[in-house]
Amino acid sequence: MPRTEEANQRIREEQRAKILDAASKVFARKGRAMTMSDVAAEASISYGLVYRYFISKEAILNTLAEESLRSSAEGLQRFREKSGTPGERLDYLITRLMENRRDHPELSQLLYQVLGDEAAPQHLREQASRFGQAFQDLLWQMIVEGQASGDVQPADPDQLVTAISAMLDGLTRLTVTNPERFHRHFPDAEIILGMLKR
Amino acid sequence: MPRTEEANQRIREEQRAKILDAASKVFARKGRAMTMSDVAAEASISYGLVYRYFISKEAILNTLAEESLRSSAEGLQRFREKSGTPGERLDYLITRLMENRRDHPELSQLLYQVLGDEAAPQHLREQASRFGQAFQDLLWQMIVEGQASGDVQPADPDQLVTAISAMLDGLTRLTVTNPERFHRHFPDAEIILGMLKR
Amino acid sequence: MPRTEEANQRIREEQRAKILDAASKVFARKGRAMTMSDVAAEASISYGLVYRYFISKEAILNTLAEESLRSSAEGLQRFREKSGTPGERLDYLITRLMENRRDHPELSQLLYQVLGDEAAPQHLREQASRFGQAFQDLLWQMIVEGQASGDVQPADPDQLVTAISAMLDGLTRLTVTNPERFHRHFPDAEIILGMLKR
Amino acid sequence: MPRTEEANQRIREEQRAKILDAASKVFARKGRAMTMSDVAAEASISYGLVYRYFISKEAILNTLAEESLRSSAEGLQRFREKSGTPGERLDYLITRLMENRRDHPELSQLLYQVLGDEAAPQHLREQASRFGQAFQDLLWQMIVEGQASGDVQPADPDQLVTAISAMLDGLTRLTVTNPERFHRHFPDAEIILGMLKR
DNA sequence: AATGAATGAGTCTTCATTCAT
DNA sequence: GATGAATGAAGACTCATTCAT
Repeated sequence: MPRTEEANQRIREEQRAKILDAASKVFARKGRAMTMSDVAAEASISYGLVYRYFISKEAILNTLAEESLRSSAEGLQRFREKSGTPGERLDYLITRLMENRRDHPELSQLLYQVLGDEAAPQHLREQASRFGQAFQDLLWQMIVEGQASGDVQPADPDQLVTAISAMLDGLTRLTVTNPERFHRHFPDAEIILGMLKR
Repeated sequence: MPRTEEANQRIREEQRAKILDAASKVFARKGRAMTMSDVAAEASISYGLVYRYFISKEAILNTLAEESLRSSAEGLQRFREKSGTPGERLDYLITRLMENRRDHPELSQLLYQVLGDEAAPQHLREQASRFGQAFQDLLWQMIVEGQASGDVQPADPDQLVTAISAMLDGLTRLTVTNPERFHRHFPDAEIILGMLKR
Repeated sequence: MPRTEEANQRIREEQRAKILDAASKVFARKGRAMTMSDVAAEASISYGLVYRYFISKEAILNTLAEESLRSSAEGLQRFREKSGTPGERLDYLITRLMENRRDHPELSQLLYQVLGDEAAPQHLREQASRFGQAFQDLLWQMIVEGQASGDVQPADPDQLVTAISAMLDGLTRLTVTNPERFHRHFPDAEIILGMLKR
Repeated sequence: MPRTEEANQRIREEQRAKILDAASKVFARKGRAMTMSDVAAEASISYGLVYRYFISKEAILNTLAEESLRSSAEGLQRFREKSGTPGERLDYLITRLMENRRDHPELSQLLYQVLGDEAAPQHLREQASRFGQAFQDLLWQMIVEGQASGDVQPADPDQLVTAISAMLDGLTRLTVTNPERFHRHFPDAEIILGMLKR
């Protein structure tokens, strides 16, 4: 007797998730040197099966990157809906981002890698570029408002944006480079905010 | 009639430098996906010639990484010999590092990549790890001294070290990810120092 | 539905054997100039598949050499267990060796080639050297005993050993050089024995 | 002032001989794995100079093979002119060949290698084949005459020819495989003749 | 849906050969 | 005549992808 349609459906979803999960782990470890064998082994499924769920290696990485982008974009959206003084809102933004980095470093990492790769698909690069721009615009706006209200020190807002973006990026990479330090001495949001506040 | 020995010597040095230069450019662009063809093309020489100067692709990357490490270690050494108050010395250290990152981003980048790669040669990873430790120890010491003298805010020194290291790393990556922003809005040392100072 | 485990097992064994067989044929023809393409073509399989069964070209040659060595060593062992007068035992030894050379010339040939190669793996060279020594020791002992019993002519036993070893080697090479003569005029054991007997 | 014509001529001849000598040595050591660098280094001349004297690597090997063939053919010719009983002439032939093998093993070796190589130039293979045939014909004739006169044992002459040819070949290979034994226990012509005589 | 054997294009590396000096 | 830098074709090996079962 064949499986019911729903059972099949459920299996498909579980397998798909398992593959994505495995891929993000392997990728965090090996970067672009990740092979499809690695993924299959990590997901404890057969070699060829991966191709029933994803058309190519690129497709897996793209899916992960998209997921990362989507969740980041959602975060940004949620933030836009938040209210408060510039100082409070910056607090909230930085805190959330730091948490995010701490809890899902692979996805952020993957995003950086895919984008740092000339061969990444155009639509991803554009999407990421748009998201990065949106994030930096928002941050910029917060900072300018904060400077107006006196919450933020009067330095060049563009440079402040660069510095904070760079730090977030750098913290992500620490996962791979030095997980020990990453976990034991992860900086409080207060410290990043110290750069902004007067 | 054969070339003079000096002529050959000069050619060899020029070509070697040309290859290293080409490799660091390509590597910054493509990371581990760099091929020997890429290098040869970038250096405008033939495929096989690269192998008269470097025994393997690994050898090129190692040479670049070693160069980067050596110059960083020298910088650290020069710094140790500087005198001044903790605040002045931190100023100097951060300023130098920022300049370094701005002027030779590929080398720093390469170093990060090589180290993020499980397959990198052991001696390099160890050397780099030692250097990273030395840098962080030095920074930590500066911060603690600065806190004693009141120049630095009284946050957890380890976290401050993490934050600053991460930012330097992040700024390096910006070269590749977003050279536009990197050059137009590179943060003044003042901004990074804002995170430390009270 | 996947193949059964046994089916896979069988396929793997057959393919492996097919590759070894192909390799020994190609090697006999081309020596070290054998390419992996040659092997794949001779085995009627794709280029890459060879590497699912053997890690490298060296691995194939080593496997063949080991096989050859093992079967030779077994032959020697079987001989040791034989009884009879020195004359009878020499008869048996030479006859067996000649048959062996006639029936599996590629393997013997391969062994000689691998050993004549400076780059052959150490363990093989040692094993082969040990085997060669064992064979020559045995032959030497037979000859000395035969001389004592009057079955063998009273020449220098070491030289007799050299002569017989050389002839066996030479007959092996004839397979390649001149298979026609090899098959039509292969010498009876009597003829080799004529060199020993008085 | 330019060199005289004769001086140039002499230099050319010396260099050419030096290269051939070097090549035969390297080839004996490395077989087909011999590189042009090896040859140049062994001859203590520059890399490119080899090509002023020989158009290609093949050309060097062919020259050596031809030389070997020519000197062997000459030996055969000298032998044809010798007179004596069948037994005496066989004695002479075998003795000469053994001496030849002992004194110039590289050339014989090279010949075997070149011929055992499918890719060897046609004219060489034919020439060698013709020479081999001539040698075997001569040997065959000696043996048949010797059998008529009672000097040689009444075995199949073709098989006797095979056995003797194989041994000469095998002795040549011993140079490479086991030079120690080759020099210490090289068989006297008497021993080979023992195979023929009754 | 699942398995793993099979394929072949792409990359590193070597080396015979050419060429500028 | 001599040198060694430069070229590129050929071969080993890897791995994404396909396919028979």
